Amino acid sequence: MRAVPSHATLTDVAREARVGTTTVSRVINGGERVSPATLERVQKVIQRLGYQPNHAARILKGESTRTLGLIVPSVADSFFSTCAEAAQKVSRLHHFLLIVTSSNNHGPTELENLNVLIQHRVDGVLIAPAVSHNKELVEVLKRTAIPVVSFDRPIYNSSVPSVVSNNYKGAWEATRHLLSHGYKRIICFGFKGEDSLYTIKERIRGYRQAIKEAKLTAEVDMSISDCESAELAVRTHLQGPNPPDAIFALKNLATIYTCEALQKMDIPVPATIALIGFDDFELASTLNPSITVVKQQIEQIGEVATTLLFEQVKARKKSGVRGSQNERNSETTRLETELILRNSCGCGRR
Amino acid sequence: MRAVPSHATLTDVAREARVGTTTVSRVINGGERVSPATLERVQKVIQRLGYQPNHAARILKGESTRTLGLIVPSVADSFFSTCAEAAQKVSRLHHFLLIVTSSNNHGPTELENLNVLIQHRVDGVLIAPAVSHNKELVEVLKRTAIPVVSFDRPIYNSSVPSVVSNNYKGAWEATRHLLSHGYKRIICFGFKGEDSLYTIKERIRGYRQAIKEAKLTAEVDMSISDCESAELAVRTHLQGPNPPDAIFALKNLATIYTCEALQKMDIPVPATIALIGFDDFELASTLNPSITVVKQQIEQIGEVATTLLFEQVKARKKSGVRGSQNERNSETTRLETELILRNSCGCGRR
DNA sequence: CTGAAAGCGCTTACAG
DNA sequence: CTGAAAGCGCTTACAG
Repeated sequence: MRAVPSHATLTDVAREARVGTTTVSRVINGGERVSPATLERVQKVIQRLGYQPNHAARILKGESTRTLGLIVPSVADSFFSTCAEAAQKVSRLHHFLLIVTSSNNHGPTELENLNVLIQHRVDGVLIAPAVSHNKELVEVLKRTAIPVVSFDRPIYNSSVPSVVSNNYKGAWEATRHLLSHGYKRIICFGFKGEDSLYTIKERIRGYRQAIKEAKLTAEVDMSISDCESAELAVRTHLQGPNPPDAIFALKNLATIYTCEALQKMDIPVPATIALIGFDDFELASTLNPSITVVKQQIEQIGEVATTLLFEQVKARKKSGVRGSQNERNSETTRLETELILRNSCGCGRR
Repeated sequence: MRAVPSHATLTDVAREARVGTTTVSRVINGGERVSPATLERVQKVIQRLGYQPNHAARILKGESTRTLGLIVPSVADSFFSTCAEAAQKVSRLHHFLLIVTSSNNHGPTELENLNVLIQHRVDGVLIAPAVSHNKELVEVLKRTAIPVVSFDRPIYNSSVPSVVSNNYKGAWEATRHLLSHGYKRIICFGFKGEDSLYTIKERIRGYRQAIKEAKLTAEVDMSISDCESAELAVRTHLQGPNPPDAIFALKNLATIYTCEALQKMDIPVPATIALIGFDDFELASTLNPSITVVKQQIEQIGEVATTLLFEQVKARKKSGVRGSQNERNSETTRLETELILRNSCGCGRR
């Protein structure tokens, strides 16, 4: 017995089965051009040894790794974990493995993750970029032979196609809806440090546009980070000289913390202040009042992005050419959002 | 220009820098025993070519892959995505990559994932096994040289250590708490098809024990799968000959759907029926009434399991021996749960 | 139907 | 400080 048995190799199998390595290789890869008797004998040995081909050796021979990489800010965020699940579903259909990494919305970590994925020679990368303007990322992407698709956020000045929600329109519609209820002082609540996120900027842009069309004054508060900060923000604004009569929360957690704060402070919604949030969430319809939200097609974002990526992967494999020919794929797919009317905006109860 | 430029190789770098491959290898691996001048020249070429070492070739040379595999039922489940995030954090600290795969609680898919991870020669595997009694899984595990730690659920008849919550005690305490409020007809709500899950069985066992100690009758309804089925279950039981006065929901989604159903049917909680759920969840404290829950230390489960796995990985690497010596690690780490008292159980409002 | 041999891109004694 | 050469575990023309 050897000291470190480690894994059985193809050569081990060949020796035990008394055949050449070529034959074993054929057996593993479908058994073409192998006699039934040999096939069976080799398969028995494979079974007995618990042989699993060494993926690394295959890659070295230029085989596809049949692996996709995914880079998201956080897998604990329900938006991204839903995308990841969708990406995994599509990957499995293609018999691909998905490597999930998280960047914490931190540029350097993201770049590091990308390099690790490149070292693993993944066949393609899905990325929700931490920063949409990122020269270094664009440089690495330009140099790599690997197809990339971004989702939730685009990558500017790159040839990378992206799949995003129509954040601008969704926010515009939500704000318009609040205006239609007669609210005049609508304030925007966002997360601390997320001013520069593409999605947030787009939503603010939509909000501002609607406010502008109504000839009212826009106000954005990006100080939310937890329930306490939401409470502080609400209190501050309500006690100010020109208190708001409605809140537009820019993302799921901002909405949730705002709900918790309003509830804790016993502020009647929508009587004293109305609320619409971007992103639907579990229990939004069960809260009292139920919360009106802008719903994104999250699964579809993950699904469409992954499907798009596979198209590129397959195309590349076929043509054997890389780089320049995907320049023309630099398109943005925009998925529409849906305004789900519940009670927090002032719409009547069923 | 070549037709398929693909990736630059170490040999490319060596040629361009007019050095041997050994030297380039040294530069990539820390630059020991390389003169400063050479070091700089080689690094410049690496930069210029955007060279990234081929991970596969390193593995072939017996290097560690610096990769861990994770198998969970679903990354979209907040419990598991929280575990995954924790595992990723710990992995990153060790400069390891984490490959996340999902099994859908489906034995064959799980086994397939495990085999793919073995093919990738990951240095260790974290798994929340779909089925705790799984002979085939145990067989594969026994044969493989790779360290494995299970979490959330153990793997029976194997030498795999596991990290789980004290589900039994948590459920027993929750039931006892309901009993202390004077409820006599406490019913258990669980998810369809999850009767055989370790965690669920443990929780039911704790519930039954508490009921038995109170000399009352236990009843378990495993028909929940969404809001509608929860509504049906609630209606059926309330209209029955011996209507319940309290519900113990066996996991997060069961609690959430039950809340939605009760709210939709306008059933006063806890007046008509009280509720305690296993697993805390976002907004549990904001619902009206707020929901009393058994809280698990989710991050810790992921963290402890990953740390345990790294200990094994490092030990293996050092000793160079495998298999038998980890038999004695077959221990179960049990993390305590916490009963968070809110209003749905009948405890007074603040 | 079958197999010997070359080679993928690295690392590592070994010799200088 | 530096490099030629062997070899990791596969796949694949090529020859039979």
